[in-house]
Formats: sequence, C-alpha cells, structure tokens
Amino acid sequence: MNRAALTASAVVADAASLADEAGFDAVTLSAVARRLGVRTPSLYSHVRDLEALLDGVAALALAELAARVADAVAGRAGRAALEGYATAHRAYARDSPGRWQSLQRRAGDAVVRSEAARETVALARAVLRGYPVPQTEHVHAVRLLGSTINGFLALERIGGFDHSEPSPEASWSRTVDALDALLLAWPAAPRDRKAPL
Amino acid sequence: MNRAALTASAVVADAASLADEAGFDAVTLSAVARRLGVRTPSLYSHVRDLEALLDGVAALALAELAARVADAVAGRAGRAALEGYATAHRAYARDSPGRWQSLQRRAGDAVVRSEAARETVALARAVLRGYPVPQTEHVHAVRLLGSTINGFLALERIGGFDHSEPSPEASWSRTVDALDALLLAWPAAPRDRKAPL
DNA sequence: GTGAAGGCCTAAAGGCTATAGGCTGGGCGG
DNA sequence: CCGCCCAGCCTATAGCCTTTAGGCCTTCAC
Repeated sequence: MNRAALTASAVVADAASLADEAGFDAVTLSAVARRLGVRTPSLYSHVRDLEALLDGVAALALAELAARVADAVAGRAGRAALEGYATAHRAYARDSPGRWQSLQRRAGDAVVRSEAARETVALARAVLRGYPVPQTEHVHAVRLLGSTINGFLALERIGGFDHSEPSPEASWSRTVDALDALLLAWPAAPRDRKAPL
Repeated sequence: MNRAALTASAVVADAASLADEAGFDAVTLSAVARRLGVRTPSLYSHVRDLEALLDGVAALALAELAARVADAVAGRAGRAALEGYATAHRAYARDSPGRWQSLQRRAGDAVVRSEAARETVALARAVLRGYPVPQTEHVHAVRLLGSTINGFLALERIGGFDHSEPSPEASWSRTVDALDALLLAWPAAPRDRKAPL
C-alpha cells in the first residue's frame, strides 16, 4: 500500500536536493531511499546504479545552469553579456552548491552529448560575438573563459581564498574586468606575441 | 615477525603512489593496508583516520608542487617566468595525477598553513614582479592566475576538452599567451573600465 | 476473472571505516 | 641475566554502503 510513486526523475530530483542540502558526496542510494521512505534496493528499478544517479544529477544541473546562463545573456552584448555569463555561473554555484559540484567530475556520455552541454558552449560563443576575437580563436577563448570561471569557483569553494585578505567578492569583479580587457585585446597570432621580454 | 616497518610518512607516501596509479578516490585505508602487507586497523597507529591520510597526501603533493614550480621560475622573469610557473603546474598534474587531485579538495589547517602553501603564493607574486601590475592588485592577479591554471587543468582532467576540435595543447599555449597579455596590460582601477559599451 | 508485469519488499554478500582488546618480541632497568 | 613494559601488529566486531537475488502484492489488459 501507499506505493511511493517513484520515477526515475523523482529519484534524481531528490538526489539533487540532497546534494544541495548535505553536499554532493552525501548523495548515496541509502540516503536517497531513506528520504523517499523506501528501501534502498527499490531504487534499482528506476536507476541503473549509483553512477547513473550521479550522472542524472549532473544532467539536471547542466540543464538548469544553461537556462540560467541563457537568461543572463539574453539581450546583452559586450561586457554586459560577459558579466551576465560569468555571474550566472557563480550564482548557480552559490544557490545550488551540490548540483554545481555534480558538474565537477567526468560525466557520462549522456551528459556530455546533451542539449544543455551544447547550449552552454553556444552561449559562450555568443558572448564572444561582442568582442573582436577572430572566429578561429573562438575555441580557445571559450576554453579560457570556462577555465577561469570554473577555476575561480572551485578555488572559492574549497576555501582557497579564505586565508588572504580581500574578499572573494572583490577579486571576482576584478576577474570579470580582466576577462573583459583580455577579450577586448585578444592577443594576435602566437608569433606576434613571442618574447616580449 | 617481519614487522613491516610502518611509519606515518611511509603510509602517506604509499597512499600517494596509489593515488597516482589508481586515481585519488581509490585511496582507501583498506587498499593502502593491502599494498603494505598489513591489516587495515594497523594503520591507525600511524594515521588518525582516513581524512588525515588524505590530508597527508595533499601536504606531500603541495610540497612537491612548490619545489617544481620554484625550479621552473628560478632565474626567469616576465613571460618566461609566467610560462614556467604555469607549465610546472601542468606538468605536475600530468606526472602525478592522483597527487594533483588530492589538492582539489578543502584541506585541513595543517596543509593550509604549511610552508609549501605560503611558498606557492610567494612564487606567483614573484612572477608578477616581471609585469606592470601594481602591488595593490597583486592579490587579485594571483587569484586570477590560480583560477585560470587550476580551472584549465580541472577541465582537461574531467575531459571537458575531449569533444571539441583543437588539442588542449594548443589552447594551453593560447591560454599562457592570454595571461601574459593580460598581465602586461592589467586593467586599471575598476572605475576606469566601467561601461565600455 | 485471470495472468503478466511492475514495483516494492526482505535477505544476503562483500567492501569500507573505525573502535576495542589481545598477543608478542625487543629494549631496558634492576 | 632476567623479567617487565610498551610499541606495533593482530583478530573481532559494529555499522554503513552498494549491488544482486528472489518473493509478494497490486494493477491492468484481455
């Protein structure tokens, strides 16, 4: 009686909430089952194994992130778009720390090939359109953007900024400033920049 | 008989090797004990708990990394120093993936306050001396450097670059180019850069 | 109404961390 | 030289985790 009306997506959604509340590595099949008022093995009807559950959370997170970023970038260009792009990431990491963390691991193919993954890249490229970065350099610029934003958030998360003075806040805005300046003056062909010293 | 001559540092060293060989999360007390030919509980004489063991690996890794970076930066200035700094990090991550991974988590106080931690920051500041970045901006620049380098390596590790075309290699050198250009033309006070659009 | 299927259950195996308590050999004081 | 003590390993055990196997009840289609 009182079947708990489980479905794959209900299980994944609950896992995502748990991740936000208790940290990504508190996500275990046991814990999710407990929250859903069900015995652990029952989850195996809906989810292949733990790995698949975590991948499910990542897919969910990526979709949510893409939506937020899209919203932040829409109708903006240049620096405003860049700021929207970067800050939407940071806001997502702040609001949904567990889901964010789910993205910091090698993901399964389903996640990698997802629509959301494609969209995130497309949005980064859209931001670049407001800057004089040549098409051929777009990949590199997208990767740089991703590296810096993700890297900043990772360092912030593990407390890397907790032991030196100015607040991460200040460095964040300087970081966006720097990325803006960088994209405005994207260094020309490698050869041109060689040996400035 | 045949006491295994365990010591705290021998245990930590073995854990670090295991991390490199089998991935950081293959580091368990069980696995380390197995490798050392000893029963799991025996390790508790040398290591407080799993957490302490992982922190030990991180401390070891940080010291090794600092040494490598110091070596790569010594006697260099400007772009050469920057390139040495960045590439030493990448080389370490490549050569010792497990140890590198041990640094991507919130570390205990012992690690944070270690000599090696201080040195890493000092080396970054040393790199900045070759660039016209004002003292007051050093913290931000150090954080930006750390964010971008760590972020790039993290994305590379989780395969974030595996599904688009040019090799990470190419983007890496463009990234160093970009950081060089950025530091050469570090954006002035925030106010000056406002609303260029 | 009945049979198949879906969805939850219990049971159980095997791996992990961690604590408690026992055995032993080597060094050291008497 | 003898015996004691302790360092350093051990076994036993508890508790939590994942995963598989197999059973039972409910529902729905025919």
